[in-house]
Amino acid sequence: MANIKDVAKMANVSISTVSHVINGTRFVSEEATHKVKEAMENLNYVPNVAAFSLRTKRSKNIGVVIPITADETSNVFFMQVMQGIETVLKKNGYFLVLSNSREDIACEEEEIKNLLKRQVDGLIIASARGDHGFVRELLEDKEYVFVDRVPEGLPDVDCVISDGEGGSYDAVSYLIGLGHRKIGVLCDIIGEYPNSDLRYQGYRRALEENGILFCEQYVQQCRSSIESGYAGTRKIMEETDITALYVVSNVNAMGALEYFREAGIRVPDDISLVIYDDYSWTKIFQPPITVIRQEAFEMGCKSAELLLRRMAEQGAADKPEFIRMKTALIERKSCNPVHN
Amino acid sequence: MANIKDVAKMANVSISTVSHVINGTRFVSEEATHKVKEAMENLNYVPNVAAFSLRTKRSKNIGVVIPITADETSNVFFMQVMQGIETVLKKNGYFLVLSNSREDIACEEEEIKNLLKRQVDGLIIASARGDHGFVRELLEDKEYVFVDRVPEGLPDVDCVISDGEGGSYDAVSYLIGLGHRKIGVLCDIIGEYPNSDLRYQGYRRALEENGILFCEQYVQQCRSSIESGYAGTRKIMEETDITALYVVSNVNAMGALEYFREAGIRVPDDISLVIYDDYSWTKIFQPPITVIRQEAFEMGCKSAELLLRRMAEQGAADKPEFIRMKTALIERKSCNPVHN
DNA sequence: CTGAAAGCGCTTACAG
DNA sequence: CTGAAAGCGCTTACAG
Repeated sequence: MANIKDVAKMANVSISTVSHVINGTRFVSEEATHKVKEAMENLNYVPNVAAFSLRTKRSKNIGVVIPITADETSNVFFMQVMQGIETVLKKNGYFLVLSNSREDIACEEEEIKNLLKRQVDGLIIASARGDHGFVRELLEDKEYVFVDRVPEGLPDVDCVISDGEGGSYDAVSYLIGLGHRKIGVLCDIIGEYPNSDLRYQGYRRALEENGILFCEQYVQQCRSSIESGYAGTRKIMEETDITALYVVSNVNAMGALEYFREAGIRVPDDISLVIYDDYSWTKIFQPPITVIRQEAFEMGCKSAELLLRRMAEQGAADKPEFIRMKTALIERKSCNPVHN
Repeated sequence: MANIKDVAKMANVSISTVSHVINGTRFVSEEATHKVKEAMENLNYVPNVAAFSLRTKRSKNIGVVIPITADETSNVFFMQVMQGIETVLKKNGYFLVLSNSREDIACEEEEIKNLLKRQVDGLIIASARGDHGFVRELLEDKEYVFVDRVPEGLPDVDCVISDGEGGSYDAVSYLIGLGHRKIGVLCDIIGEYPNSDLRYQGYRRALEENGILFCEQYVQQCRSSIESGYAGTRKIMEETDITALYVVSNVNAMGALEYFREAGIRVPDDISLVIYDDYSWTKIFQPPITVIRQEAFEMGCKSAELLLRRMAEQGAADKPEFIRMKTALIERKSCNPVHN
């Protein structure tokens, strides 16, 4: 492998000159530039990143921490986010170093420390549940942005998230527009998952703004699993007379559908259904399901762009940025109008 | 940030000694070891990876190239593979640097070159379609293993794949066991995707070993999309009298189901169905669908383990290894017996 | 417009 | 059992 010295020798210039033509860091005569470029070409020269990194303290690596478990459903989402991240990093000459917190806050801290050892130039974090107080100190002279999830206990940081509140508001408003008044909601345990909470709040706001009385029994809190989605749906169906159900998570929605099938409840004839998140199965389901779609790929792009911008600013940073991305209601065939 | 010199000073030893206690590369007296460890602790010392890498030419980074497009379905699969890879890399102190070829061979070559610049210590590649002749030279003194897909035009390399042929054989044998004799198959264009071809071959072998005549009209080749799965299924249903359908890919299966719904064809009453790949939607579909499951996470683990082993061997490598992982038939409710 | 040289933080023969 | 020193391949003041 040729190094910068070999190039300098072949081009008959100093290594400074070679370095400067590579990095464009000072003027080099056209002639010298040409000779250097030719030499690099001939020698198939590739700059040594380790040396660069040792000298400059920059690694051109960005650490990405995602919180995925074996649960396949969320995987698709984060894969799309990462695709977005990778796309813009590549475009800017950065690499993506991947870590997984497994949805465990202690593990997340560990991973961040490891990434720091690797001297990543910045971090993009989809945070696990739990207090993120440790982050401020740990990353005090590092740029980082959070994606998809606002970290708990860490106000005023850069975030790129979906507008889950607004999306839910849209979903429930849509149902209301169809004439529904008794609308159930399936969400996670309230107070445990910020994203689920946001979506729940959107539900509340839609009711409120439309002058519909909130009814405690219409909300079922269930953990993220097919089974608990099933149980929650069963409960709400047996104990109330809702005409529509809004499910805040894909996994729970699968449980809801399983219950409907077993109980012989037909969508949309017996109940209307809207789901948050547009996975491809919702499209081919019988009936195709009306969903709120979030732009996962775009979120990834935006978070990487924001991070790169922060890194360029070099501490001259202004206020933390909070990017809330619009969601879209994809109308399919899981909702019927209701005549009151 | 403290460096090795600071540690040496505080511990009253030479930097050689510090280095050797860090790496365990030569005997150091208990006393010195203790002092060094204490100093490292006090100074919160973290070895500089760039310096390590510059000196040793090893980066502790493993490049991973996956071939994903916007098509969400395959994303889940590769995410699981990566989870497996990341898990074993982490356990061994390595990091995962992620690249995406976007299913484009030229892009894949580009990505490999970039990863090489980063001086990754090894590569795990899920190859895109196309001739991989370039790999041998490009990676001549690098360890690499292929995962999920056997690279075209590159014999005798380490591979970890699912036994798609065997899985398909199981699927079709299962249908035959149920009494089916007229079994259709939906696969990709034959000759284009090795994995699809393998699955097609399993179909052929199952027929053959059971003395069932192969029938040209029972196979539909369609590109990977819901639409073409739809079209292929329509064709096969309109032109033949099959009683069972085996679909080799998840996306096409979605198209098949869409057609069945629209045409009013009931699964399993009118037709039995088996799908290759177990995504969670197949479980909650009406009816739940019988599938062939492949162990994506495990494949990731195995490929990383193999790579690490190769790297440890240091060229003393024996024959390339070809790991073919068992698949499993998950019986659900999409197949009925047929009485001949 | 360009070069010589210091130094980033390590590992590793070499020497004792 | 341990240390002094070279050197990995760069960037970047400094000097001219």
